[in-house]
Amino acid sequence: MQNKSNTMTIGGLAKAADVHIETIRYYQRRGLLKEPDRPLGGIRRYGSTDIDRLMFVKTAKELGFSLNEISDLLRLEDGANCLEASALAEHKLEHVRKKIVRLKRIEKVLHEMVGRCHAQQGNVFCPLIESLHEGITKA
Amino acid sequence: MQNKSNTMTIGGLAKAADVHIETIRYYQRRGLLKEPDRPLGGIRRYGSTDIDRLMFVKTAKELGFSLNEISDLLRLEDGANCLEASALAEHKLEHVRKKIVRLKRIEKVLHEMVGRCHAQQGNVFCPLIESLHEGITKA
DNA sequence: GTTACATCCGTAGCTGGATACGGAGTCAAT
DNA sequence: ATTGACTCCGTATCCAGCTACGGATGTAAC
Repeated sequence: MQNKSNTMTIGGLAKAADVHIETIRYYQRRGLLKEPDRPLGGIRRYGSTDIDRLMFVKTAKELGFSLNEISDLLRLEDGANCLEASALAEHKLEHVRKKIVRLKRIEKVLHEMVGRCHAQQGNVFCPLIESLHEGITKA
Repeated sequence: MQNKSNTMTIGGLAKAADVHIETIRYYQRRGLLKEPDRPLGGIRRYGSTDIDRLMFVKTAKELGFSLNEISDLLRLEDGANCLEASALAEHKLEHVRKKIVRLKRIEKVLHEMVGRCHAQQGNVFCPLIESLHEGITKA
């Protein structure tokens, strides 16, 4: 069931993904990462798929997903029921698209700000908030 | 200095932006929102620019920015020094662009998942994690 | 001018997410 | 077979970001 090249210990995994060891244990407790069974009271070994999964959690978190939402996303990845997964995926997809739209709006304004500041001196009115506000009311 | 049509009380502002009153007070304490001076020990009034600003905080938070980062963004908006602002804006811009790239990757995979689930029955391998992994290592 | 309700403000408490701690067990190298 | 570094696991603590509480004050309606 598992890649035979599970060679790392938890410390190596932590280093590979650049997270704290205790964070890995915490994610395991939350069910975000599954802990490989340990050979006769021995020490657990991890492989590259574990790095991927861990990195995914890390990244998604930075994108503003809660651990519960990430858990949802991971359940999709894990197969589960295809119909259920599809519904969930559509829901998350919408969620993600909204985020992209709003980020793009911020991007645009930041870009303009940089441009204007480079172009001229003195204080310029930088409508960061208004721009986002449009986004909110229209979306 | 302020729009004369500051007509709302804090409760109205809270309702308008759909946040908890205490959250507004908290943001004021953190310096994210400025509290209008209150007329001779009276009650503060808020206007539409306050709603905008508050909505901005709310939205940015959902996009994964910390309150400190949001504070940075708001200082940009507030004018400050143009050169300093420009540097900060460029930095944030890069940050935002990375987020967009990663979200788009998630979007793509979710989209594919939905499509595949609609197209066929049974469990399909849905490479959500791998796709994001590429993104991380290449970005 | 009293009732009903909101604001104000300081402080305490809560939740999610992560870290720290410490004693017992494991393992590899010498 | 002992040392040194690491793992395991349960529990405790920490931090950000709120949310609740409560008593004093303000205010609009009757």
